[in-house]
Amino acid sequence: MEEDQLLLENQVCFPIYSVSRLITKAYQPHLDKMGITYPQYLVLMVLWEKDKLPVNSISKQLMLKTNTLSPLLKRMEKMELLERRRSPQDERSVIVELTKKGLKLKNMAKPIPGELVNILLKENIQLSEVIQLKNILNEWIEILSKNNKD
Amino acid sequence: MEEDQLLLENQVCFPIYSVSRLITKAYQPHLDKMGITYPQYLVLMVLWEKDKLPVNSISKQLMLKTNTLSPLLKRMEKMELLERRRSPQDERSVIVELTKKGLKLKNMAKPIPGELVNILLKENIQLSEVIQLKNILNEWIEILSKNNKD
DNA sequence: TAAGTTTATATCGTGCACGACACAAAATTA
DNA sequence: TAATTTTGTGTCGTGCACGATATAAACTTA
Repeated sequence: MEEDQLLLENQVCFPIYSVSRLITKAYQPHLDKMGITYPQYLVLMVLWEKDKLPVNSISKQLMLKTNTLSPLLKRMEKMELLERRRSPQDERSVIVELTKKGLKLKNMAKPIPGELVNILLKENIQLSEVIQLKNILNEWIEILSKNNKD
Repeated sequence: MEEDQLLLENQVCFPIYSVSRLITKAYQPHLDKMGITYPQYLVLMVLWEKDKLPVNSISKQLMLKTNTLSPLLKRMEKMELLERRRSPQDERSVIVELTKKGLKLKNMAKPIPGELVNILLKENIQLSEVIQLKNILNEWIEILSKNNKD
C-alpha cells in the first residue's frame, strides 16, 4: 500500500511537474517570436497590469525570491525591455519600469493565451475543466504556501 | 476580453508553474534527509520499480531528454546511488543499475508520498480531488505531448 | 544619538532543463 | 560490402530556481 505510492504512475506531483514543462514548451514558439523566455513573459504580464513596481512586489506576485529575479531583471534590462532605478523615497528599493519596447510586446502577446486554450478545446477539453483545474491549483497554492512561510 | 487573458490571475499556466515549485519545496526536507534532489528522486522511483534500464527508457518515462539526464545520472553515480555501464548487446546503449545504497533509500522514501497527502487532507482537501487533479493532468500530458512530437 | 534589528536587493555556487550540435555504433539501403 | 541514415548518448552554452550569504539603507530601541 505504501509501496504503491512510490510508483511514478500513482503520484500527483510528477504530472504537475511534467505539465508545467510541457506548457512552457507549448508557449515557446510564440515567445521565441518576441525573443523572451517564459519567466520573462511572467514578469512582463505583471508589469503590463501595473507598471513601475519595486522588485519586492514582482517577487511576491510571481512567488520568486530576489536572488532569482535580480539576474532575470538584469537580463531584461540588457534587452531593453525595462529599466531599473533606485527609489528616491527608499534607497533600498529598486523600481522596475517598462520601456517602450517592453510595452509594445503586449500587443504581440495578446493572442497567446487564447492559442493555448485552443489546443485544449480542439481535443475536446471543456472550458469548465480548465476553470476547475485553476480553482484546485489556487487552493493548493494557498495551502502549500502556508506550509512554507517566507 | 483578450486583454483579460493577459492578467496573471486569469491564467492556468501560472498556477501550474507555481504549484510545481511549491511541491518540490514541500518534498525538500524529506529529500534533504536522503541527500538527493527532486529530479534525482524521480530517477530513483523509476529504477525502484524496474532496475537495469537504459538511459533511453528513463528518458521516456520522465519525459526528460538525455542532455538533461546524462549529467544528472553522472552526479548520481558519483554519489554512489547507481552505476552506468555500456550494454554488451548494443554498445550505444548505457544501462543504469542501482547500487545497494540506491536500493536502500527506497525504505527511507516510503513515507514521503503519504506525508504530502497528509498536508492536503489536514486542510480538508478531499482525496477525490487529488485523484481528479491527477486525471485532468494526465489528460493534458497526452494532448500536450502529441502537440510536441519528439 | 548610538547600537541593534529589520528590510530590500544582490552575489555566489549548485543543479536542473533544454536547444544546438557532436559522435560512434547499429541498422538500412544501394 | 560500401555508403547512408538512424539511434543512443553525450558535451556545451544559456537561463532559470534556490539556499547561503553579503551589504547598505531604514527603522527600532535603549
